[in-house]
Amino acid sequence: MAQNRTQSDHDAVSELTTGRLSVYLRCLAHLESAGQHTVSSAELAERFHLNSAQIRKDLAYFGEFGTRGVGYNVSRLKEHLVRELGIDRNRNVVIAGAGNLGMALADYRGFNDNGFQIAALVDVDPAKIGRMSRSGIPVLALTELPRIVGERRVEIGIIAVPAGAAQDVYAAFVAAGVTAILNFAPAQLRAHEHVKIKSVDLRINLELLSFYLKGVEDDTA
Amino acid sequence: MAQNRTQSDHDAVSELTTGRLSVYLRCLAHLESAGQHTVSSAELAERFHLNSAQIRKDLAYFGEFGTRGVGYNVSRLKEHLVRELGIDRNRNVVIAGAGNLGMALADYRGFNDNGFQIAALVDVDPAKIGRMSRSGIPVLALTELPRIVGERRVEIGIIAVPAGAAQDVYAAFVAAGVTAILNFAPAQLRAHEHVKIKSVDLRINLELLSFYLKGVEDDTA
DNA sequence: GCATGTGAATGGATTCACAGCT
DNA sequence: AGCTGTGAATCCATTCACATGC
Repeated sequence: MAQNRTQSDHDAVSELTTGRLSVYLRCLAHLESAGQHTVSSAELAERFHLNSAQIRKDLAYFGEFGTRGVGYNVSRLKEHLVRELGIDRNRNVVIAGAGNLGMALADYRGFNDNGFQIAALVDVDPAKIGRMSRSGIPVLALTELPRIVGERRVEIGIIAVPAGAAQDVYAAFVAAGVTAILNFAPAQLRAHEHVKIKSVDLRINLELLSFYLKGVEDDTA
Repeated sequence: MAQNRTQSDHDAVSELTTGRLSVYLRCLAHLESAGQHTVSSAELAERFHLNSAQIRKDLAYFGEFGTRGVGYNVSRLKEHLVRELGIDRNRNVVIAGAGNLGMALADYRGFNDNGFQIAALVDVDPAKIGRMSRSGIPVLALTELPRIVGERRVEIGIIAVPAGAAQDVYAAFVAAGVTAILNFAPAQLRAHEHVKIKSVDLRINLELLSFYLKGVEDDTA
């Protein structure tokens, strides 16, 4: 049963699967607000160009939630995914780096909604400290990090500083007690055990598209 | 030989591989500026916590570039990857959506550097049209998209609008002749053939971290 | 009858292990 | 001797196909 699940069981669910769970969740929220009560794996599969068996497998990781011959109850499944993803309660976040990207992320809807809240930005630049983002999130000194993490029970850190500063900021987050980090710096961080790190490299995506374009050019040349 | 490579050969190189090529490239640029002339797959593997055979396989897709018993010539390999990724010439980019995220991306270093240049932002909000980003990139009316794409030979479009507007913006990009798109909207786009689309969902990454945190909580509960 | 849940089969990507070159 | 390049083996994710239950 789902009762005594262990860390390793949790690890057994791959990032690909959890990513899809997030996508399903968004779709379910949409369906719920559209008043649809029931949905089948085939219907979800069509929306996302996925295989229906994959969706059933993804959803079955955490127990049987569908009804054979009928499908899944939209609201029930949605609530279930919310709990399973751990966003049934609020998690506070701090962003390191109050540059263009950090400020934009601080005001980004998806980061201040349904389970997440940006508590503060931190930076080392005195010209930025004391200001606020457009939506009113304060920029504090990096030295305030331990305090804010403790007071606001911050669980997630976002690194939005230049590559050269990323490792130090990472260390500062870990020292302050943050155990999950989203890294936007194009740097390979030496990672600490027991600290989950997920890196997003924005430039790689552009290079991927360039590679595609080059392929088309070569073919038509 | 690499002479008559076809589209399908190109497709045969997976996104995972090209992503790693981008990472190697960054590392090589770093090594080159540090004055290192030669590097082995084992050395690269250690830096990225990868298997050295994988690195050799990745690099061997496009021909033999190493020297047995020695390793890879840093500058030569770097130049080679730059050409292979198609960033040996400039590619122009337009960002749709001059909100927080779009403006931040317009000024983002990695998007205005080494092969990429943001030509303009486009938006429908009259209050935004006519302004400029901090680094001076102009915000034009969405209706100007066909003109700017034609004049500036824009090849890549970035979607940084709310989910509800994403499909329309996508259509506008395609109609204007853009064939590669980077999508930041949390929406499943109905894709056109012959148009490459790569989606980045920022929120999914936070939910992934939340899932990890929940796993730790459950274990220690 | 119909859609879920799941073992078995398939398909891809990673890793191993070694032949081949310098 | 040392490191690349690569077939073979392994591992993991996806898909198939069907038994199971409403």
